[in-house]
Amino acid sequence: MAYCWEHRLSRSNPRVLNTLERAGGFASAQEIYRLMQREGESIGLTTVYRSLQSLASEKIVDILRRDDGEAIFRLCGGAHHHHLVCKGCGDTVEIEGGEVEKWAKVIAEEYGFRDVGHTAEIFGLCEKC
Amino acid sequence: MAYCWEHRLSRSNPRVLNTLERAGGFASAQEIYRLMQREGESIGLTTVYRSLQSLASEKIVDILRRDDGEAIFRLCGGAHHHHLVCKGCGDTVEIEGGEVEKWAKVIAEEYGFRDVGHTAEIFGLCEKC
DNA sequence: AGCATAAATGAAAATGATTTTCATTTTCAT
DNA sequence: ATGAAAATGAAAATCATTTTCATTTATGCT
Ligand SMILES: [Zn+2]
Ligand SMILES: [Zn+2]
Ligand SMILES: [Zn+2]
Ligand SMILES: [Zn+2]
Repeated sequence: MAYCWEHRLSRSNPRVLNTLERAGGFASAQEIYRLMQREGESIGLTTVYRSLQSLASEKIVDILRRDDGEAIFRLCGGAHHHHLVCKGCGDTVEIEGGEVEKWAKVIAEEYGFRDVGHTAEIFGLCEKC
Repeated sequence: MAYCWEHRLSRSNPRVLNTLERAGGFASAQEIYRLMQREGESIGLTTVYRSLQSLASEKIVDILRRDDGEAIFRLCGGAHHHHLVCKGCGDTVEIEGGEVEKWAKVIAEEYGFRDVGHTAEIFGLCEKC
């Protein structure tokens, strides 16, 4: 019987995934790479990129984009949340989506969209700034 | 009396804006540049980028991202609105923020933020894709 | 008109993320 | 142990975007 090459697990995927978890479930490829380097893990940047692609195609992580276009990878299944960011000092608060969740769902349905996701962020100046 | 340097209109902004319109109101900086070149307009790529930045800061165009991270600029109406974007074909629908507007305001207040703005986008696959 | 100043422009270089190449190593059924 | 197929990673290639910097252009003033 033929061996199923497709489903062999890579050695790096779990390590990359684990690092992404420790990073708070939200990081760019470069950040994950630097983090692993700092902690003495031996891995190449190329492999980090490939692992993340692979994890994304398996729907284990989501791909979002920073404002500057850099890809950030988010662990799926982790609690979905949004951010309140200070334009001055960069301080970030994780917040609940609340009515945003419903809003996105209803609108998407209304227009017949499927496989739907959303982003929502609030930005302003915090009390200190 | 001092002349107001700030409000002098640039010579290229209108040309870039016009090209974006002719391109269907949806194009990347590189595409706009190539289009202008092809039509014999004399302009530098740098200036195209700068004009688009300027138009974006004046809220005349929106900045979205292709899946590969490339920035695409989209002509938009004056009123504040959000977008429902198809990941497949790029089709975009302008939508109302609805409860998002309240949500952003309430949360920002709750955390003492001022000078507040927000972004919210829904993405998925349209019926055709 | 002629000068001074500040903004606009664009070519070329720099940046930085992501992808591609390719030679080497690892995995694992037989 | 063998060999096919996948995984790895260093270095090079890509490619959008930004930065630099020297030049040009647009005004205001005299
Ligand atoms: Zn702050
Ligand atoms: Zn949400
Ligand atoms: Zn579509
Ligand atoms: Zn809104």
